[in-house]
Amino acid sequence: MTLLRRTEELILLAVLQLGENAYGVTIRRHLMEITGEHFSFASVYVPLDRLTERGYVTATDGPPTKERGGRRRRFYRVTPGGVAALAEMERVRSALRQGVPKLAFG
Amino acid sequence: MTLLRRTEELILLAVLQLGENAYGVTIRRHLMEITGEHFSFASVYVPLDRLTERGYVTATDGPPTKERGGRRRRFYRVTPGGVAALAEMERVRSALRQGVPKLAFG
DNA sequence: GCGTATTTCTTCTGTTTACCAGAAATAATC
DNA sequence: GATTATTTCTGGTAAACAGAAGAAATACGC
Repeated sequence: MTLLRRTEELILLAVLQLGENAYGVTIRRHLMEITGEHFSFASVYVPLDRLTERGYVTATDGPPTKERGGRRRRFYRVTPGGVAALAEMERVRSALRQGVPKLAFG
Repeated sequence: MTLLRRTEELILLAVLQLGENAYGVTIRRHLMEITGEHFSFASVYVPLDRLTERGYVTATDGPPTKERGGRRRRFYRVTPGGVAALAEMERVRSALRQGVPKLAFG
């Protein structure tokens, strides 16, 4: 199991937090709001495809919405494999903090 | 301040943990031991250069060691800027976990 | 109610940057 | 000169970035 990249990890976290409302546009907006940085469309959709291929998320197309312009949305959910990948990243960071005074991190 | 990439963050943490003994070879070995994954030389030295340019670490050449083959080592230390960058990553992840049941992370 | 404008969401194209693998170079001791 | 520890280099693959284009739905004018 190869380590998650930064963007992959942030996307997984965003999908968890957005719950029922996790699709490309909301994921991207959420990441921009929380990080304060710009994310291009490709920087979200491409990692989402990769996460889907690896089985870290599942993608299901929803029905068209009632709103104007309400095109289908592709909703994402984190799988147990995705959760495990997040946990592995936590384990690594935790191991790298062992014995380092907390002050050193800010 | 642009977000740290995965490798940059892991390297900063490794440098903190290694303390006085943080140079290319030990950083690389440490990361491989803790992650269980392979890191090429370039995957360590290139990010180290980048972190140096950005002022997240300082690099100082040590004296030759007494051992056979004891070439100079380039020692690294994390700067306050580097600590702040680590803290920013923590803030982002923490914000993305707000309201998500801990169980969901593994 | 037909055609067209508008809106939402996703996909695509081209470019830049990061990462990867390992050989080669460097600089020290024996 | 042989050997060893460390760093640098070379070439290739993959990820991230920026934003335009495309697709699929509703709304509006007449």
